[in-house]
Amino acid sequence: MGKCTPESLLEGRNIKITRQRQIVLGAIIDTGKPFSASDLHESLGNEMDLATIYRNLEMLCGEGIIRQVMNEKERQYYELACIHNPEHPHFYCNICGKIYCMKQDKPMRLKKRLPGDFTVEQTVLQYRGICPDCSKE
Amino acid sequence: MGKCTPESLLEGRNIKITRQRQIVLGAIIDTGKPFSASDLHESLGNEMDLATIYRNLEMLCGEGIIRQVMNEKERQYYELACIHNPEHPHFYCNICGKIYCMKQDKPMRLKKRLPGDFTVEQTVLQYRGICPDCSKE
DNA sequence: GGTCTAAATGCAAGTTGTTCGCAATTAAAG
DNA sequence: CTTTAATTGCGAACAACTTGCATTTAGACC
Ligand SMILES: [Mn+2]
Ligand SMILES: [Mn+2]
Ligand SMILES: [Zn+2]
Ligand SMILES: [Zn+2]
Repeated sequence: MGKCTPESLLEGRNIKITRQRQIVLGAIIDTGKPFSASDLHESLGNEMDLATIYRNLEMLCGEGIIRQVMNEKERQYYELACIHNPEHPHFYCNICGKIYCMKQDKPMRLKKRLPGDFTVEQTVLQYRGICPDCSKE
Repeated sequence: MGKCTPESLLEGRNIKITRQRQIVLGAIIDTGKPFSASDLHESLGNEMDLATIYRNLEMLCGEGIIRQVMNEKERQYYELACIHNPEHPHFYCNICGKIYCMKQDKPMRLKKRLPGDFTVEQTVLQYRGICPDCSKE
């Protein structure tokens, strides 16, 4: 919620500040949009090991610094947790696959939430939680 | 929208009615719930080739007989198109991973859409369509 | 600054869900 | 009954991750 530098996001957490963590977090902060592991990998010139990127993404999720963005099949997307509230809608482009964060979670006209020129073709709504079968342990 | 037998779903479509298609469609009709390729494979005793199942699922999607159900990572789920309207919410159990179809797409209290004993922990909303970058070809 | 150690990294190999190439089989048209 | 294009089964290939392990390194302690 604070300044958003790699160091500020990691401080006070008992996590080693390695060179690759600074680079990965720097890239995440720079993009500002939902990203995948391979987006990161490419944006860093394909130099860092993918396993290192995956391990750091997992760690950052565990710390609540980033969160997973729901995406049908394909690859997993993530977003920086401090820039949006936990449950907001996303716009997914059926052509280029880019994912856009949308404002507002409360009932409101779609047009007001999406700047013009977005054409909505499908809406996906999914609730996640615990089903009756699993409630009775 | 009609009776829902393997033959009725395939008729008038210029598609060969093979033994495995009848078996696959039969199983899909029987389950009535969202299913994955491996759900089908197992429910058929692991006898049919998985590639055949995948190829038929792809064909059935193309024909609009089944449709993909959004699911975060893991495997792809599908549902029979004729039993629900195209855009309805789903409930995903965080423990067993089962996916439940929910009634209603219109604003309405969650409690009325989910029979009791479902605990909602997260809500995912995703719009899919064409973004501004892709609108200008 | 130098030493030490647990944690992190890079590399290679493994896993999982899905797709593809190809020869053998089969639905269904004639 | 023929014929043939579509479909199937099988194995190999793929893509996105994940894991094991030897090497490196951050940073705690001197
Ligand atoms: Mn977002
Ligand atoms: Mn459904
Ligand atoms: Zn686009
Ligand atoms: Zn459950």
